[in-house]
Amino acid sequence: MVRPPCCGEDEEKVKKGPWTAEEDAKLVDYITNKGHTNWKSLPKLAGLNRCGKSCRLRWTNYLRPDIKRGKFSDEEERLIINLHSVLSNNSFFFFSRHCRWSRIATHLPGRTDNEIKNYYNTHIRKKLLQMGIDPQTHKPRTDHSQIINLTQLIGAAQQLNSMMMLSNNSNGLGNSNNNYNTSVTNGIISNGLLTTNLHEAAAKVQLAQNLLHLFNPTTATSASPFLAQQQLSQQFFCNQLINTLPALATAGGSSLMVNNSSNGALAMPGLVSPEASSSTSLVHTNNVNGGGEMERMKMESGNNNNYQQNFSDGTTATAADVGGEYEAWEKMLLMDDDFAVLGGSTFFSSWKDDHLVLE
DNA sequence: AAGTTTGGCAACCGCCTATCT
DNA sequence: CAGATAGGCGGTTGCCAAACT
Repeated sequence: MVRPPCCGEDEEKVKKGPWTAEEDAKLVDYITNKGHTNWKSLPKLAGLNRCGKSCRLRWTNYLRPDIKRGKFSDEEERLIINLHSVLSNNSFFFFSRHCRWSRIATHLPGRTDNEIKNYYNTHIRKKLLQMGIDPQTHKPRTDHSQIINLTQLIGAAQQLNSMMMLSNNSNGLGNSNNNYNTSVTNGIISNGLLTTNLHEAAAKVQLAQNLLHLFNPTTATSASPFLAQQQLSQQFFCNQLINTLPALATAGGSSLMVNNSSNGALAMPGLVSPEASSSTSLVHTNNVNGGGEMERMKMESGNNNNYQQNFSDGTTATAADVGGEYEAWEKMLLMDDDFAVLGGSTFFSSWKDDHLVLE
């Protein structure tokens, strides 16, 4: 014998649409006293002319007593952005078509996946677009036509200008794509800090375009077996970029870089030459508290197909295929509570109005 | 002041998967 | 083991209020 359908044959009679205060009270009263072991039978037992599914949604998204309502804090917002960049369907960590709002919600007590999803799609998405960041991929937008006004161009240039501070930290852009490296480096050195001077802004637009080109996945050189690694580094770098730029802009701050040890050069992730790399590690240094360099993680390629991650707690994770590789990275990110992706104390950026600032 | 557009969000829809019979 | 459902999830819709013309 199989279970009867949820509310199939009664669907015509079941009420839909907004819940009334009376219905809410009935649902809360019933669940408070009896719990909710079976959503299908619950509406009838609670005296509600609703589908069980509708009751469950109303409870989990609105009536649950532990729900936190009201405006999202800056910290919550930053966390959502970080988590979305790691857990979204466009992340290299996942191949699912889904974005996993529910997993993001597990990191924000009192917030529901539905609420976070709505907030991201209405507020955060807008802010990222204004900054020239693609809200889906979290990479700088490469569609120049979408950066439509000077304010946006300046914003993009400001961000990309900060990127150069990272490359300066890493002793230049490293090993490959030297044509781009030279022109971009010169541009940034001469541009210095952002001003609202229009002439300077125009130069920054050119700078922005150069860097956008650099970070356009379609122009990045790649060849197996390091393609996945390169893409992963690029993605990871861009994720971090959004949150680390303000910190990087201050002396003694943190930095995140990719070390291509085959030639001793430190390289920006998108520029790691697949041909030249035999061992590439992602190194996070933290000098905020005078603690000196601290290696947070290391990604090694022992051979062309097998990867190993060494975690800060001494454990390792290996993956024999690319999918497993991403899962291992996800594990690393989610386990490491100190790491900035999950709101650790290393980075201090937050949203103010429509831009990121130092705190 | 009235009509229109836009933004925010609760709720629904349909798909997926774990679980049950 | 196969078939079917309940519950869970993400994407989308549509209502309502605020903002704009």
